[in-house]
Amino acid sequence: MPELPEVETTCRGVRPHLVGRIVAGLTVREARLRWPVPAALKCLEGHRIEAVERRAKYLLIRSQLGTAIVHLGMSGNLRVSEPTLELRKHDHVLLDLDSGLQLRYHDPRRFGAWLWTETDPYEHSLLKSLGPEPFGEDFNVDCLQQACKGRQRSIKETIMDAKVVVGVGNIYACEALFMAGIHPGRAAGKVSRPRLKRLVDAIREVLASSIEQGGTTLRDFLREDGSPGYFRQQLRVYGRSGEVCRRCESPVKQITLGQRSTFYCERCQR
DNA sequence: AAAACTACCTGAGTGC
DNA sequence: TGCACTCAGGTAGTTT
Repeated sequence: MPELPEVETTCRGVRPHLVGRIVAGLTVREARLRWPVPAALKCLEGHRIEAVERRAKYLLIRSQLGTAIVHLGMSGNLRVSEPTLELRKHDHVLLDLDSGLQLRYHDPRRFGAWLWTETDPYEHSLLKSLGPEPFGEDFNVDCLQQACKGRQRSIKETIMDAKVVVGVGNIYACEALFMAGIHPGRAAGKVSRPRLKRLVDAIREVLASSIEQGGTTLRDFLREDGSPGYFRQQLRVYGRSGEVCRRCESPVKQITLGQRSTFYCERCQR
């Protein structure tokens, strides 16, 4: 489910409920996530949440003692609810806040993660070798060209590589390549610099406008209050194989790249 | 070094 | 209705 816009939407949604609050209780109902949820996560209990931030698709819930590192995997979401509301089957982690509200982590496929660190989370092995944020100055045509230079692998797989740029998953990779007019299967090393520049701009534009719409809800993703994201109706190619391209009216094609479904317009994208 | 592939897991949808 | 099957938004880790 969640690519960067969904994680950012979640981050902005839960932050006002969390920052300044004391964690009154922490319950792990199912510890078998991508990695076993560490018992030390309990250390968050009794501490005040000082900040909630996003790095790549990770959420960082910071306290003075340490930081919970949260990943939503493929099917995870965070909701803020009244604790009296009935728990659902896949509500795996619960955070009781001194406001009386409860943060619930729901993740049917359990590809997500809850980890704990008492040192700088940016130095954690999962975070420290990540590439630049798409909205940061250090993601630009120079670094993208460097990552593409001499590479045979497709441009789509390249922009989905978190060492190149973080946060671009399958949906937005397809969308950004359509906006930039680049065929997803083209070898990264064979995309000209001006077109890479267009791609940098397209990645920023598609992510930003999805964040404005509250992300894309395909099946699982819901915001912290349970409402869906509305970007789905603006998808240009993703999930539209057989339907007509909104720009040129030729049919949208579907292929497989790196074992992922890939959608594109063969007329608009070269 | 880079590319290709595997593994983790549940649920929705499809075809018979 | 039920069964077997395919597919799904991520990504660390292993193999080629």
